[in-house]
Amino acid sequence: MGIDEQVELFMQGTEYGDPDLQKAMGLELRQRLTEAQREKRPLRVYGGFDPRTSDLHLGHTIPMRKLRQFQEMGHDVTFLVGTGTSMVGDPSDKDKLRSVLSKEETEHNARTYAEQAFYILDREKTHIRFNHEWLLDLKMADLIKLGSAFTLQQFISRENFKLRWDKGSPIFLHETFYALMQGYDAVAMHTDVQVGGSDQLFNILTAGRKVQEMYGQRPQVGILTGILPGTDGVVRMSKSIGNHIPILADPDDMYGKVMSLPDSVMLIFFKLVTRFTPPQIELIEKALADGSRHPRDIKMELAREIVTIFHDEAAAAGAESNFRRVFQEKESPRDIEEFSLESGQTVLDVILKAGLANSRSVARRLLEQRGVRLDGEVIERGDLLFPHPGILQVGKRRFIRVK
RNA sequence: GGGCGGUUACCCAAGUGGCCAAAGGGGACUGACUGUAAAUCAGUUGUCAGAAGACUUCGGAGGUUCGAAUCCUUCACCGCCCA
Repeated sequence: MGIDEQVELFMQGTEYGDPDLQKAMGLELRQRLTEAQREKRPLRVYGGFDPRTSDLHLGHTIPMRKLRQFQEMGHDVTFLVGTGTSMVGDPSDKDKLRSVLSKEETEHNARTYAEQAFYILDREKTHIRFNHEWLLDLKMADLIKLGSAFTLQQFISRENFKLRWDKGSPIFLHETFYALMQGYDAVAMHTDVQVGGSDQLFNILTAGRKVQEMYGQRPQVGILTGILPGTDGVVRMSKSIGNHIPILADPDDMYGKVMSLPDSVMLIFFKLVTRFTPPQIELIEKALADGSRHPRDIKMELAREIVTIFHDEAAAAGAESNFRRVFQEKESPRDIEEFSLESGQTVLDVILKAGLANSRSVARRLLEQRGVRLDGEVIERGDLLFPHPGILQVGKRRFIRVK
């Protein structure tokens, strides 16, 4: 792949909040790539990951996808686990102080995190490093040196600190270390390119570059990836909001969740989470714009791709045929959990016992709202004995085979 | 340490003695329409009961009252102001 195509690929889905900055980074990247090619050496690329959670969703995979693209192009990629930085906790995306994690939690998370990262990254080509290796051994003298590169004003004018400053909530001194530490990571690894979410703008571009310069290194190129919206299509994907798609979701669930995305965010998903190249995405974009392809079919292609990434093609095909069965042909899905009917059980009992509703009141409401079907026939009464074995459906997507 | 304000259901928020299982909004759920999209429309959203109704819930505990989310005491937490 030529340099221009590479630049286009690496810049796909990036978000700098400022077109000029984006252009500047694109140019710098181009220059680096050119030099690297001339010198026949790969670029040193890294992405840092905060091991605060071990339950990853699609949003976490965005920078990984970007790293994978660098790997594909033959560059040298390091997956950096923030074992040192997590002692502070990145204040970037929070409006309040983060709690400090215990060492055990951090280690456990780091392991499972890296394991899940290999759904995306090429295990053979990935270096894993832990930044406590160098960060926790820094001397006071180093800290003074690092600190002298920044002013307090720079920090308190940042949105997140400013908010807290204005509200009068505490900003602890050590929180300002975070950016310095991350900057020092770049120095420790002689980084050419750092990949991170667009919320890392300050850490990567302001702090990282400055610190590298201070240590006599050439400032890194920052690749800032866009933010992935959740299944509601509006708010950033997050487990606590509940609009996330876990990467460990089973194929049917993952496929279905992708299909429930609003059309308006399909292209963002193509750009940020799939393996599609910029020219391929352009074709899709065009087909969508001129109406030559049905948006639903494009979304199905997206869902198939995403399931393939985290499972495999067979699983994706299976999920797709199940999806067609259930939602297009209104049949019941192929693999349904079974429930053994016991004598004397009423419809209500079964719904409750099978876990299709949390309380009798809820079950009753579902009945009243005509949301309960047995073999496709609406059941109206819950107090009668369960009529006969068959497939019980509650709402649109909950099925159980009663026998 | 002093003064004031707050704590209501999944979330925000109204309610200041009975008409309060508690307005309104968001979210969620069900149905219609569809492409399990969006938009729209109708409905539901404490528990138990077929229904009438009963029971539990308004930060915790205790009290006043025929009757409390609402009044009093006390404890906890949060916010603002003063020192």
